[in-house]
Amino acid sequence: MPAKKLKQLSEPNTEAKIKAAARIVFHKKGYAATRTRDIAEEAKMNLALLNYYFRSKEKLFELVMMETLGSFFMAMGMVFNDASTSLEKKIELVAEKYIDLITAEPEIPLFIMSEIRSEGAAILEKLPFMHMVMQSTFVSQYKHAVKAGKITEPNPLQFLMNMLGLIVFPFIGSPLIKKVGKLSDRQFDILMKERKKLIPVWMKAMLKAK
Amino acid sequence: MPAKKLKQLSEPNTEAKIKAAARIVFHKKGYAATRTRDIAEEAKMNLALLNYYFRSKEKLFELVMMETLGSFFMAMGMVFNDASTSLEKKIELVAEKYIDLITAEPEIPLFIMSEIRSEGAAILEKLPFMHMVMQSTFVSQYKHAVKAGKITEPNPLQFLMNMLGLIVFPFIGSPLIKKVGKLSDRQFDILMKERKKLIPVWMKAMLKAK
DNA sequence: GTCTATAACGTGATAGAC
DNA sequence: GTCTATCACGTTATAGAC
Repeated sequence: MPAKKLKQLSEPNTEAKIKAAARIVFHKKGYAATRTRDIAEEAKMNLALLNYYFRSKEKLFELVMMETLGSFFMAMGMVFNDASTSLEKKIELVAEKYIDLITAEPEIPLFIMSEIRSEGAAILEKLPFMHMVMQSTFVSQYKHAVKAGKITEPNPLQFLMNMLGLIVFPFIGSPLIKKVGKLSDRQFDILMKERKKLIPVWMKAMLKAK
Repeated sequence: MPAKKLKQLSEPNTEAKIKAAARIVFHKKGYAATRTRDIAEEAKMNLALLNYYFRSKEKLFELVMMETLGSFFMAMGMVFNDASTSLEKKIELVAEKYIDLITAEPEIPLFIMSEIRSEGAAILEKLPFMHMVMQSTFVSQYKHAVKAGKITEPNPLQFLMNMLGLIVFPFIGSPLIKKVGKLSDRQFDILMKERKKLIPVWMKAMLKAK
């Protein structure tokens, strides 16, 4: 039924509209600060429909949370486990991919970190990616390079923190950065775009630092 | 009256106890998720005393928020505006000072970022430090080094984001890092301690990267 | 200053008409 | 499926006794 499919694309059904609205509001305000009324308003829907489709605020939140976590870490998992790319290429790919991803939805990193703090790290158990990072081809490539003397810092965790810090922190601290640098949203995005090329350069310099 | 002062030091008065408890709970859970009952319980005080001393949850929060922001950014302001230290020395001092500061109260960075998101960046207006970063001796030293060809990246904001990312992000993402690396709290702290020496090395390598 | 009791309000959720 | 009206509950804040 192509007619029905077309209709879904142009006019999402009620359930999808509410979920999309919930995603926006939860990402922006976090679980505790969002009111179910905020979500209904954002979706331009009646409040009762939220419970009709999703039973409760909590159930709706868990759904959004899992989708957000899944898409966010899946992207990294794909890059990290690709045996056909070099370590240096992986750095480029992660920087490029994540800065694009987060620029599209800048609230995601702070949302994830805040909610993990509130709910406890137990949610992370459900993500297959978490358990396999240290067994990824990325880490074995890293260790190999350490043995070959191409990298000074032996601990891949330090490397991981550095890369994520360089990529993710500017978004988490964006209000601060914008204020200090007197940047418009657009100017900020330009800086981030520049970082897509700069971060790999910086990371490679760090690898050989001593 | 040394007797009275001694008593204050060993047994803080009710007001101070409540404020200290509020600091702990607000830092851990954020404004929206903390209940005034949580604070009273943490302080082992009657709930009504909170309103007696601080009028409202919001007033108490603003007090905590301002103290936290003030102490956090003041430390950076001191280092950044010291004309007697070199750029490289400033990097060392900031890394050392902030990793110690945040290790003592690891919730602070995420607390600050989360609450700025909720309340809007307007709070930052009240902080003198925010307005003068770009006029600090740190930035003029940076620009000077760029002109002298010692630094490849001309924008001090990129440098600032990098330094803060390397220092602050691991704490914001600590549940993630601990999970991925299967680290205990103690092991995590050791990694952070290592970073006090490593970050200046990495930053210096980045400065010359191209 | 500190307590108990309670008021006033906001929020999540549901019943029941349409 | 969608709406209005309303309930049930938790939370902030205060009144008033001690």
